[in-house]
Amino acid sequence: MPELPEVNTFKLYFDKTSLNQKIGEVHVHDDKIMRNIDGDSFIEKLTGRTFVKSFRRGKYLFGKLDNGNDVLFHFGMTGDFKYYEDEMDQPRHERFALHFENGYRLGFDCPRKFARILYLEDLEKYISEVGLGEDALVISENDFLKKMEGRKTSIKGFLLNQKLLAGVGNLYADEICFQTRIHPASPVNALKAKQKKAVYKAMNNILTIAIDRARYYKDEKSEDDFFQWRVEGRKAPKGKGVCQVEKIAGRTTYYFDIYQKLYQIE
DNA sequence: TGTGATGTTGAATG
DNA sequence: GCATTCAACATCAC
Repeated sequence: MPELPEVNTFKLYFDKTSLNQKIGEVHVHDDKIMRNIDGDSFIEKLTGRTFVKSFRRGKYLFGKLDNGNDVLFHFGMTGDFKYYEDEMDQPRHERFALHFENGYRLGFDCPRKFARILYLEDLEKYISEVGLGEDALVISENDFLKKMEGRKTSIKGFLLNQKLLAGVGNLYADEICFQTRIHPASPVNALKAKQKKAVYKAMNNILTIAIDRARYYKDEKSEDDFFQWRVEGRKAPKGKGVCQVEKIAGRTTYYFDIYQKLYQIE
């Protein structure tokens, strides 16, 4: 589920439920998603510990332990937290659960196992090793424009590249292109300064609003929600074009032809 | 039954 | 070396 706004919601949930609570037991049902540690070591490392704070960058959520180490939660496509007391509430695809001493548990649910959990002794080192870009809501306009310089890749590919910019995923990238009326396949270096700035502004605006709503995949949908226009064949605003579906930057992409202009290198 | 899904990565390609 | 693309990962729902 998660792109930046959703991971932000996970962070709020994690902070509210799981900070400053001693972990009495750790149960690992499947350690496939643990990338640099096996299930037994994970249990050993976390038992008796307490999370003291958390930090989000892009789609990555880091939980800081009272020994100074961090646990990285990356949710992949289907990762989710569930905090519960009754065993009956255990999610179907829970991969591990932290049992706090207050009787509640934080379960990590993940059907597709694309999530990844890492135990980190040096968070900064990890971030620099993977080359994770600046958070999409933290990066300045200047730095954003600098990242764009000379880039031939599509605007969609640019927005999705977590090394350049962390947090934008497939749906929000489409939404940003839609709102700026830029065809997602437009090469970045074909955009003029005005469009580049518009992309930055739309990105900030959309992510901020999404964080406020924090509910796109749960609650009932309404007309002004994002992504509702992503329906093949739907007519564009003002009748200028039709919604197309195409693979761009390796991901299924929706856009309105005509309405969203394809910029090209002259 | 086949296909694709909110993500990342490592191999392959140019 | 760099930029970019693509298959692979695992499971479920339509």
